[in-house]
Amino acid sequence: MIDVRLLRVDLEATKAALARKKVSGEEVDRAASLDARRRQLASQVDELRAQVKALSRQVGEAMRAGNAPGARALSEESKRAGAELAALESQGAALEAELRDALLRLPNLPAPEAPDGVSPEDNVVVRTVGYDPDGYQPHQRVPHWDVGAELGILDLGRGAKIAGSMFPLLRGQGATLARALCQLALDRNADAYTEIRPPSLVRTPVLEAVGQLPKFADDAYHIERDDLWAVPTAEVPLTSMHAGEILSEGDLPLRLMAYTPCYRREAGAAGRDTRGLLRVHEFDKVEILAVCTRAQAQALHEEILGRAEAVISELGLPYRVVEICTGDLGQSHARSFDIEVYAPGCDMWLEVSSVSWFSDYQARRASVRYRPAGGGVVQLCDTLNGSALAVPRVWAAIVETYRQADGSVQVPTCLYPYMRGEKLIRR
RNA sequence: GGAGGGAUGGCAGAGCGGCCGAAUGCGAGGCUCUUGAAAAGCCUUGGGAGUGCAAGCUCCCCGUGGGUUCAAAUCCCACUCCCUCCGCCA
Repeated sequence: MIDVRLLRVDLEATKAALARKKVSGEEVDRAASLDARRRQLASQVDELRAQVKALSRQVGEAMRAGNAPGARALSEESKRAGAELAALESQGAALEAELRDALLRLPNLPAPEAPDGVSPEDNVVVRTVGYDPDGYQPHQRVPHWDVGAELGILDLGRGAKIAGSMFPLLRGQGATLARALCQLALDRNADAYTEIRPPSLVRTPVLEAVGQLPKFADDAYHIERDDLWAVPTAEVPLTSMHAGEILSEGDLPLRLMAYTPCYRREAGAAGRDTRGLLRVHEFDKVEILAVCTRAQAQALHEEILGRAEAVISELGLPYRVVEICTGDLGQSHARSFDIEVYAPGCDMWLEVSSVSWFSDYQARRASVRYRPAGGGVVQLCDTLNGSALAVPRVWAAIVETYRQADGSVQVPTCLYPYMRGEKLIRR
């Protein structure tokens, strides 16, 4: 969430910044006025409480002095003040809750550098690497759902039988390929990132911390009986790993990575780009993440983007880097770059990674802070993350790109060790 | 799942319902002494909200949420987590 103080000190500027993300001025005003009312009430409550405390202290003193009637009188007075206090307090609590909810729903401020825009069409292609529109043979122009069915490595029908549509089932070398990709991504980042295997079911506050709740509850799977949520990405547990902690500046940046399954209901996306592996409810992903100071954030953003690109390059897939415009930026994002690989079979650019800087938006929600090395007040951390590798779409692009005239698929060299040395996927 | 025990500041660990945001020890920081270091001594050392130019003042936080009371770290209830034992089980 954003700093409430922005609503007091810099309301107009904040409105202007949020307007770039298509937030109405009224919504911001509403939060600002809730905040003003809350503070006004809080100072009344403080004052009353101070009075009750003072009276209580006097009751104790009177009793010790053996002045029972005096104590009784003071106690009566305090009781009256206490009743008044309770009433004000419950009003205050209600306001507080309302404000918190309003604040939780306000998105992060976009970075000034983020390009203006209202929809995905306004996103900016920063660079395109290795793409040659004329460099493809007809045998590469087969979509992965056909390639997968043909080779018996992707069985959408059986996946659907077990769990419903958009729950793919990989088989044989297809399953091995998926695992190989995770392995590769983990190994390529192990030089700097600590591998974590977090729980993939989490509590409500954990999902709230990343900005997923309360606004986007419909997109996540919820296990009612235990009140747990299935993570949509490893970002969720990793961001909350240090929730409520005060880290030492010397320990920053924290570099973490994790493989997890990811679960998404894709509630709003019915019917859009849902063929094959383009959009699925469950998939595997390796996420890399950093917790750092504001000063370190920019460099880490580039680092994570570079690492995500490196894995795609090593797989030999053409890709482009797209900077997300303000109107398309996610709730929690301040600035974000997508990596899209080119899939020749379906002739589409597929988003395979989103590398984002969250400024202190998530850290404030999760309360992840650090103590500056030179002393001084505790500061909020910044968080950043990106997919090192999201399996299904990369899997799709590989199967399409490396399909040969005879229908078999060549395994990219870097995956040999993870494919038990096999160089070819065939029937 | 059942039975017990526990949760207090960076850590360890006290805490009679009022004088407890909290003893004490360790750790950390500063200073004195010293050529330097060690030792010793002195001092400092949690987070948050509000208000104020500031000094300051007020309030909240002793796992979380409720309750009792004039007054709760202290009493009661619920929940969460940790530990021990039993059961079950990959």
